[in-house]
Amino acid sequence: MTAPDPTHRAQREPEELDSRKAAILEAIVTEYIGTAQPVGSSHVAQASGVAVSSATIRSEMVALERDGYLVQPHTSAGRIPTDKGYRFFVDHLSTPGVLGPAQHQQVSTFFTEAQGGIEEMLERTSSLLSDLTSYAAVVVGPSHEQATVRSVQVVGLSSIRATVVLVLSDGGVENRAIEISETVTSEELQRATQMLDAAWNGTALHDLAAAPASGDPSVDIICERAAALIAGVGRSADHEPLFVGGPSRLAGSFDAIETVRGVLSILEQELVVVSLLRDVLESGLSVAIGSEHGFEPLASCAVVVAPVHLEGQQAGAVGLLGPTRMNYPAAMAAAEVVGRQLSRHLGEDQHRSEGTTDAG
Amino acid sequence: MTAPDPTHRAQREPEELDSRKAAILEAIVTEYIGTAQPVGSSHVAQASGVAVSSATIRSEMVALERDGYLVQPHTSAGRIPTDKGYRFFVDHLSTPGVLGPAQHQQVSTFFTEAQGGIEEMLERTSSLLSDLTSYAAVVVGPSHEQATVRSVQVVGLSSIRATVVLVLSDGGVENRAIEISETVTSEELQRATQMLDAAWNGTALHDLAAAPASGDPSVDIICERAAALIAGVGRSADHEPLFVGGPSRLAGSFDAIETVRGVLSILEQELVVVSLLRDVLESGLSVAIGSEHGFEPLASCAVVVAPVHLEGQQAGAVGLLGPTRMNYPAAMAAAEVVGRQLSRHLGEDQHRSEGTTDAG
DNA sequence: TCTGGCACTCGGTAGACTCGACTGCCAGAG
DNA sequence: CTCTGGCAGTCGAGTCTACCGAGTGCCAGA
Repeated sequence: MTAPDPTHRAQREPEELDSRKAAILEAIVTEYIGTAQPVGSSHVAQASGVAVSSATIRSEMVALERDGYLVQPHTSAGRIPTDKGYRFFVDHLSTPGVLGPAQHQQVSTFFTEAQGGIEEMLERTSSLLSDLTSYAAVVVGPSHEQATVRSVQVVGLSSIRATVVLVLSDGGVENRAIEISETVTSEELQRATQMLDAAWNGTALHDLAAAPASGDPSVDIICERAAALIAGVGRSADHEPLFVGGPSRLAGSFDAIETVRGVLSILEQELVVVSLLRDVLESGLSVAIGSEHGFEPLASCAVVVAPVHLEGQQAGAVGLLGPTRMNYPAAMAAAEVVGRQLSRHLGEDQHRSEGTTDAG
Repeated sequence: MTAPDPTHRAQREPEELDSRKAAILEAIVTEYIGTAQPVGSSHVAQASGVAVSSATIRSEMVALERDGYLVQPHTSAGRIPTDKGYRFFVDHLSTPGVLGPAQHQQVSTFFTEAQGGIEEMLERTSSLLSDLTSYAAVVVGPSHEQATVRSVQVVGLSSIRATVVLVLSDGGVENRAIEISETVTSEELQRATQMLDAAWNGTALHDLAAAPASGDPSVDIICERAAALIAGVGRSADHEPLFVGGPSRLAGSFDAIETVRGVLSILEQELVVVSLLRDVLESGLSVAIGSEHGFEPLASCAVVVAPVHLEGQQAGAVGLLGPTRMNYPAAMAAAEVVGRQLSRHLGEDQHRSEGTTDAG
């Protein structure tokens, strides 16, 4: 959509194909995405785009195969695209995808009606993205890496239990349950709250110092307990919030059950997924096809990513995970729109961009 | 001829099987759970337990099939247990499962080292349970249905954004982001906090009244915004926290990919899973096999459930989801131990039970 | 340079056949 | 009356063969 910035472009200079080869490749990719069957020369001849005979197409296909854009599963079969073929398709050919009006409406409704805590929001965004595309979706929220503490509060639950709540500058909320062996009064809790707030407010999560000492042992023990647990928050600060939407769609994307199992188990490993998305984004791509991301277990998958910006900085990502023969235009359009809307939603006070309408 | 006892009491009443039939059934179930292959009479004869010829076992198997404990996939195949067969196995035969020492250690370590917020805790418990058993696990945390508000706080994030944090009596924390069109001062936020806290502290979530009015319009608008969003918390109070661990294990449990897909998509529907677990527990069972739970899409699954207690009341559940030919003893042992330990962990101040060691 | 034609390849399907793991039944022994 | 060994019968699974057809590579001619 009018996207003037070609962020999804392969780094290495793509060898240009003459326009007929390109058209043939496009027809093959499109057909194969739709049918999952190797496509033969006569299908391409019938399909729109090129008006030459199947024999001519065959010879072009030989060339495309020699150059690595296509492969033949076996001698007497049609061709299927390689990762390189998909890459060329994505970079040069696909007419930019658009969301259907119903989908566009769905996204708008979602974000106007959205409410709730940030986690719930991200969770439901992942479902939205999955529903839009019928692929599995992932949403990575802003990490608390750079967040500072805005508020500390110790709330008593029972005579010997309490909860420490940290509100962070990015809107995140972290809480930990602590236990105190001796009974504490609400005054002591309040005093501990003040102590901790004074000590920590404005501090980055990483830099949370040890517990402050007041002199009152009852207060100090609360602070101490709180500090001990909250230290874990700092460590888990790079544990970014990850939400997976519609994993069941994976079962429809692959026919080998082992593949499904493998991909599902990847999705269970937060760290792997998060760094995968980061790597893809950092390499300037919005699509990683097959083995491009260098992560072997996902070699039969493609990943479509769009960044989430917060206050001008990249603060997360939305992604789609599907088979390499996924519908790239649709997936890219959906990811881009949802990523942009999510950015806007998370940081409403951010300066408006030049703001064309989404995905025309 | 083979029916010696014509006591056709209530069908519910488990018709006792004579001990030889029971032993045969047990052997068949055990074998089938291990191999997933229909088991024939000669296998049973070789297996321990009964010392009779295969011919005798055959005739017993005919009786067991007539009574609905077994079925034959086809004429020239061995038998596989029916749901009823599994049920009898679970109720009468299986020796109570035990966790291996390594697993027991794993559980202990997990709960002694556990820390973090309640949600994170539940999440990781679901992974633990899945790791222990190699089945998909679900953990339902305490709902906020009966929780009351212990603390309300409005924390400013930027000049026009703030977060409302509710701490609940059960240790849960809810937060919502609000926006205020006009700039507000920290004094106003503080005042709003006081107003809301005064109005809501001690109130059950359901009963959160409208926003209190102070007279200061800047404060009131904050309260109003907060109240509007927090109303959603009350509605979502029955939206209990659900965590699914190890969904990828499902792919190994079934061979039909369509089954995997179906079960996975069930797991994405929180409400369905939660009420399924609740129903099973309410009917006094710890295992629901096949169609026993009356939920058609999971007809090929078995569900093993153990309750989580908090302050003497049931406050959640842990569960395992696998094929009907799952390893019931192991699954039940794991669910029970984890459920009990989780109960203990969540409510440490609860009066100690008579306290034998876990699952001998 | 493109096209139609032709021989060739090879996966997938269908039918025939065998193999073997079962069963049910029965007559005879304990 | 119960149990057992034996035996005929059933039927899924695997193998082999033949065949079909989609699709290719190649070539001569326009």
